Amino acid sequence: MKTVFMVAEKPSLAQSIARILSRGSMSSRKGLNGTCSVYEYPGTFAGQPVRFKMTSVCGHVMTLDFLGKYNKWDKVDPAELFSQAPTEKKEANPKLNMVKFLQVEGRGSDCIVLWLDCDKEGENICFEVLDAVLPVMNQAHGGEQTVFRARFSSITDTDICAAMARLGEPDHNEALSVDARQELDLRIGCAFTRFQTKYFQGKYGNLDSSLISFGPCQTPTLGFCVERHDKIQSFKPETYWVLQAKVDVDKDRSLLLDWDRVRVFDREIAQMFLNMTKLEKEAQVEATSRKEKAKQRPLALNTVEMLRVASSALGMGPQHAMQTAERLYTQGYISYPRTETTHYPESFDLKGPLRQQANHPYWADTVKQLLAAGINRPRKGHDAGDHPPITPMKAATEAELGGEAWRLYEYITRHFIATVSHDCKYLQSSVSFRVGPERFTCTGFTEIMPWQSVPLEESLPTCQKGDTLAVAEVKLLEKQTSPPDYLTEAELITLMEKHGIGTDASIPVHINNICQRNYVVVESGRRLKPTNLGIVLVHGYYKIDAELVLPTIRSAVEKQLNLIAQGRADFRQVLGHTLDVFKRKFHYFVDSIAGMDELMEVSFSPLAATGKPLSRCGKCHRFMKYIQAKPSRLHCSHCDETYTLPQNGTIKLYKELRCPLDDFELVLWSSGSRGKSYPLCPYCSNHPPFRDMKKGTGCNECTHPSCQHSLSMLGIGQCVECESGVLVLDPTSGPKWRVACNRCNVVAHCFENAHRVRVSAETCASCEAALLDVDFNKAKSPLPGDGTQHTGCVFCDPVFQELVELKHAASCHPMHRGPGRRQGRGRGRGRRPAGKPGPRRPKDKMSALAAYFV
DNA sequence: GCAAGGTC
Repeated sequence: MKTVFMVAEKPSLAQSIARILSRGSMSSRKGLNGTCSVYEYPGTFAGQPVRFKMTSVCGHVMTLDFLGKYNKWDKVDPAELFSQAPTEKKEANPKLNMVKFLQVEGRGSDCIVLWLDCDKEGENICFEVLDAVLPVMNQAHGGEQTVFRARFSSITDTDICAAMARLGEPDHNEALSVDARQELDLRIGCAFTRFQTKYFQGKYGNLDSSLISFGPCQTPTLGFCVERHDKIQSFKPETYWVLQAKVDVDKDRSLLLDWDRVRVFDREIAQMFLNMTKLEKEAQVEATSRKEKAKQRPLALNTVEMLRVASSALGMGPQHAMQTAERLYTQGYISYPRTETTHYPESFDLKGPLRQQANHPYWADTVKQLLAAGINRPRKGHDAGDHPPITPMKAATEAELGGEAWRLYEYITRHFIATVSHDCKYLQSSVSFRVGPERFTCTGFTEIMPWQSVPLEESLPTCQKGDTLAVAEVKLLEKQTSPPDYLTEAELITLMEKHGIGTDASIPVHINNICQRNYVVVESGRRLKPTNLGIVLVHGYYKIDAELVLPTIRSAVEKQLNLIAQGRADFRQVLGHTLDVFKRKFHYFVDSIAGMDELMEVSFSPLAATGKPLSRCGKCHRFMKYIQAKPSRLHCSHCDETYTLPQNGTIKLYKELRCPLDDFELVLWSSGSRGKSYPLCPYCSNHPPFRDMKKGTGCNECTHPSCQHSLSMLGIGQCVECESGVLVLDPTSGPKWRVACNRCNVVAHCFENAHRVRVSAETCASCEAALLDVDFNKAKSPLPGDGTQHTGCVFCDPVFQELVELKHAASCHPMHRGPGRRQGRGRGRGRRPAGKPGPRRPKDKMSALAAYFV
């Protein structure tokens, strides 16, 4: 029997589609990556009985990147990234092993049906899947079609079955347009980001951002925030005047009237109006009106609207809201949360989800009433053909979801109930008055359907045309126009959506990016206030090449890409041309960078003027300055050299000890008082002295054979948790001595009351770990009798075993696993796990010295 | 250490 292999874009869709096509009778099992499932069922295809095998990928299978050596920032001129630097497709998520998975499942199938989302990205993923699967499929005989594309506009029985009935072919042009987009974004984004980052970080010491990134989406996003900032800055308040009349309704109630002219900006004219009215004793009712108005029920909920409300009403950032929504989805509380669609398909069962809510403590009454009286069909919205609007799928309580998730769920559910409710109708009544020659109005609302709420104002007096009310007071109010406030996240989302910047799934990422890069900060009310850095960057782009920050940068490129998708332009030509344009922009930007520098200088200090003297340079023996702002580093202004330091920790001078290789004073990096710490040579860390040392490492990874701070001298044995790490004695941790892994986060506490701990040259006979030589305090020695000195293996010695506490690794260490599992991995000092040969470690002193002089 | 786009 032939096999038809089918692939969807995500696990949830594979399941839904398989369930629909097999009418619920399919077998299911997990795939080898543990994330994607495989569904199998018998059926007919092209008139033949076949076996269907449905599974999915997880979004893109591949991602575009530069070849390895072009990822070395100091070795490649960013200008080369526009054309010379070759790119390659890498697996997007190596952990998922997607190519292997597709090949295992697709091997030997006769046909493939591609059920990827029906947008350009989906079309591109079609070809990623084909690249993996075609080579392992059975060869077609006689040139029959074996590759099919299913096109569906919603995940409903009718639509999926219709798509299956009229399969087409994947669209190569659409896929190519995405290839072009990927390459443009990569080359342009990385070139500008690397140049800016290196240039400004090499000049200023207090930018406080570890990366000065640029991107066709994130930069215009920042642009919107700075544009609003500029409006606020250039705002000049204007004085205006308002005439306010107060009339008496009865003896203890009066009413404020709104002036029909609203306000005037000329003081004398305002005064004139006051003069004309202030002596009037009566206000005549000129007209009354009552109009029925309606506040429409909301459109069904899509992602961006959910993010807007989450930010503005719930105070939840888009990134966080999205994560929360995803959790609600995977737990079955809501439908798929990434959708552009605001329209329910005709066949969508609205009553089912509503019935789920019929006993909810908060809204049971409303829901029951709706179910009894009949629901109102939701308004006609936009159908993007992706997923139905976000809908609550089962009832939940606050206790079961917990704070944040509950608030989002509550909103989604209330929104859903509203979409199938009736519009909110109310009466607007207004009374127009005349005071002298001037007209005033008073407006109020009356509810018609009390269960729906519109803020009600004080009820109006009942009066009719010709009535008069006594004027209590007419006065002039002097007011000032006020500047706009900073952009709210919700407003920013709207702007991005309007200009086509980002997608429903990526909008939160771009906003998060500009926060993380310290271009904007989130203020109260979730308003985004640009930082000095953000402002200077945007102003700099404006000065040099405004197109770099204008929102049109994205849409202009996308227009070109659409030509590829439509088959009206050649992929190579569009790519080449657009890259050429941006390459020119890049060179112009580099040549004009002085223009941005002028702005930078106003807000930021040069490297040489930043930081505090900390440790001495090994070359000139002058003090280098420690720059704490991100990225933290040491700068020697005499040699004009910068040495980057490990981030996310504190740096102190290490007893003025020096590195024997370069004479630089060592510093001590520490992650916190009870955490990890290790000494580090600023020079070695940036220019590793040995072949097997990586950049950015400390003395705990240094293979110097005799330096007292090195791995060779302080290493004890292989890490109990990670593959490649070695446990190293922390020489500064006394009196609460610790050993820590030089790769992962394992920290083991030992010997609370020892005044000296040394790593012995001898090793343990049974596990090869280095022995520790410990001098305990006389008064608090845990040793039997009066003994204060003991040498032994931390893993095997019965005395030490009692004293060593292996933090978050206790159950992993062979010692604690019980018998029979100790073979295979020696724990000797610096020993590598079998099958994973690292750089070979020197065995004896002579070979160690040989390594030393490479 | 970069981009933006999928999705987990």
